[in-house]
Amino acid sequence: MVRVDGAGNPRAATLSDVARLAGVSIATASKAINGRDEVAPATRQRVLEAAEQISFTPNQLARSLLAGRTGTVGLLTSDLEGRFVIPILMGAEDAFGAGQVNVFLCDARGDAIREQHHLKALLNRRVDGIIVVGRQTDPRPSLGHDLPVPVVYAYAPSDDPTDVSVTPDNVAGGRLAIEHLLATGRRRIAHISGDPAYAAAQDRAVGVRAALADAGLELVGDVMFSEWSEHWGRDASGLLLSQHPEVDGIFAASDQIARGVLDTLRDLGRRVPEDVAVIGYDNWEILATNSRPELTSIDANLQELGRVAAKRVFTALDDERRSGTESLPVRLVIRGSTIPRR
Amino acid sequence: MVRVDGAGNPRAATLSDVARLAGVSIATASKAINGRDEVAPATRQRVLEAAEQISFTPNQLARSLLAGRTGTVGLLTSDLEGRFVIPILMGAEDAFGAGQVNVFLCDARGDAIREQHHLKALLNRRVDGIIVVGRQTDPRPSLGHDLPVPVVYAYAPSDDPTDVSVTPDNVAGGRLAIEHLLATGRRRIAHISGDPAYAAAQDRAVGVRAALADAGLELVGDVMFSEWSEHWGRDASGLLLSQHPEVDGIFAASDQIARGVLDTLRDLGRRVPEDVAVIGYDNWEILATNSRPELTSIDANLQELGRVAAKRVFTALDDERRSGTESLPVRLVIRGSTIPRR
DNA sequence: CTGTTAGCGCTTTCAC
DNA sequence: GTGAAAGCGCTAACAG
Repeated sequence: MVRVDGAGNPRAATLSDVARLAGVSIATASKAINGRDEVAPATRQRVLEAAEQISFTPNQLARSLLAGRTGTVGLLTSDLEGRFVIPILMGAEDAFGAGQVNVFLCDARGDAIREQHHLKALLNRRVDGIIVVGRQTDPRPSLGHDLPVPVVYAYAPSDDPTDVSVTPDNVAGGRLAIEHLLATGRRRIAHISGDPAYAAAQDRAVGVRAALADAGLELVGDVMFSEWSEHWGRDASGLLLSQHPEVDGIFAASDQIARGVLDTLRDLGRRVPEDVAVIGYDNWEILATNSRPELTSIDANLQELGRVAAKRVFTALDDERRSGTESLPVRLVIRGSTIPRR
Repeated sequence: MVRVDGAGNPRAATLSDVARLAGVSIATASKAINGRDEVAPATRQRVLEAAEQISFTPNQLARSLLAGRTGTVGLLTSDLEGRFVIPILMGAEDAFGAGQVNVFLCDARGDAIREQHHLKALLNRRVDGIIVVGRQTDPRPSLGHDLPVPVVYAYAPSDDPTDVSVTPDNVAGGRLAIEHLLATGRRRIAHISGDPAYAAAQDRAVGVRAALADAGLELVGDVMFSEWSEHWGRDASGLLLSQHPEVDGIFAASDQIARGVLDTLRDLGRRVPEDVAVIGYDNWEILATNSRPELTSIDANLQELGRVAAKRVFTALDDERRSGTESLPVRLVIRGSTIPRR
């Protein structure tokens, strides 16, 4: 039953409504509803029935005001169009335990002013912590240290090493990709990457060179940098194969690039994976599972990243030593572009 | 400057801190900060300086408790992996005016229990309204009418016609796609769709048939239903061309399907758009702008949908006649797959 | 076991 | 102009 105020608008039932209906004091009603054991069973029963009857829901605002904690967290992002923030958000929801914590999602749209604006709004609402999610793995400006709540930077680390940041380990990702190609018997490996201005591109290349060096091998040609697009993947692989027709493995630094590579290989009549193995990066399912053949890829474990970021929000203050950038492991997802299907 | 409580934890400054520092009463400090004009200029100045000095930020919880409104809205979705909720969220943020309203994003993951759980949490937090975002355009179960806040269903309408729902007009979308193919001179048009269990698939097919009938034409073959994937797009178009080699226009009911269609046409040596024009649906940029040629597509204007949903949240109660499902217009985005590039 | 009281931080009368 | 007091809805101490 919905109660109505003087103007006829629906008004949520309050604890005092419940108390009156049950014929007890507000305090007793509170105890009964919160399951404290200092209440007579019969009384509790009456209170709960009264609450049920008028659909009482405790006002979380009042509770938060009293408790000094709200059970809310702000997620401040510039990647709302992007695909990174979503798995991170899901991981964070998981870690907080559904229902215990709710997440305010704010999109700054890459605008520092808007970011400040949102930050202020979040602080006004007394969020218990803030997760800042960037759209690249390049370091981003810190929000500073004079904030009254813990801040954790996810995906894009803070440029201030005394902040707490979690980011995927791109060096390990590059290494992992190469090691997989080596494991499938490839020895003449090329690397087609994206925009060289991205830390992700540079870091993956570092991992690539390290893994090849460990195997006593060298990259076929130079790392090919340009942009994160299918177009570039097509063009780059065309160029690559004309210059180095002997190549038998290609590591593309994104699934988009890899899709372009697959297209060109197909056009040129190279069989994948028999003649050339191809591995992508990001494990973007929509791209990876629809290609011919399906695409092996490196997955950055973003949901896990979100989970860790959420945990750090609540442990950051306890454990100052945690500060700095934590690189989280990535994983290999093998599909048909590196291993023949049976 | 961050204040510290007894235990040494940072404590947010309160209005009474400001008042004490400025040497005025709490009431006066409140008025000064809120720009009421019943305060002497000199006093206001002093209060503002004091507030600045201790980084005072008004506790929105306390304000909300008093005002009875929180300036928050809940976005309840089952589409967090999906791509529909993001533009809708952005549109909603726009409509609410950045900073005025903050959005709680809750992902029910397709689980009714979890949805109830989140719903309850949102109500406890006294959100001013709720937007429910589904992942298909099929009607979904209503949350019911005994809720103390307005609810608007976006993308997936409610199955209860007395609820307020906004959804993209798929019939118009199907019609628009065909009309564009006709406008480019195509007369032998086929339609490759997705899972026939989806309202989206059926509605688009209705628009297709209507548009063709208006032109005195018939579809080439039947509507081909199966699933929303590139694989199906490849397979279906192979089949289509073997049975109806005369086809000169293909409307694919999703961009994924369209990508598959383009692949097969390329394999078979058909030129796009010269021999066959292809149009997709959803205008999913990552797919549409990276294909060869780039893909003409129907855009469901989801950001606008979000904007309208947000508006309805605040007008729904005023205007009961608004209830029912509102179909929002879609738009055509022309690229190289239907019109030759110059 | 139950009720009274005192706030959480803020806004809003209403005297002065 | 300014301040004292009441109260938003709730919880926690403390009496009874």
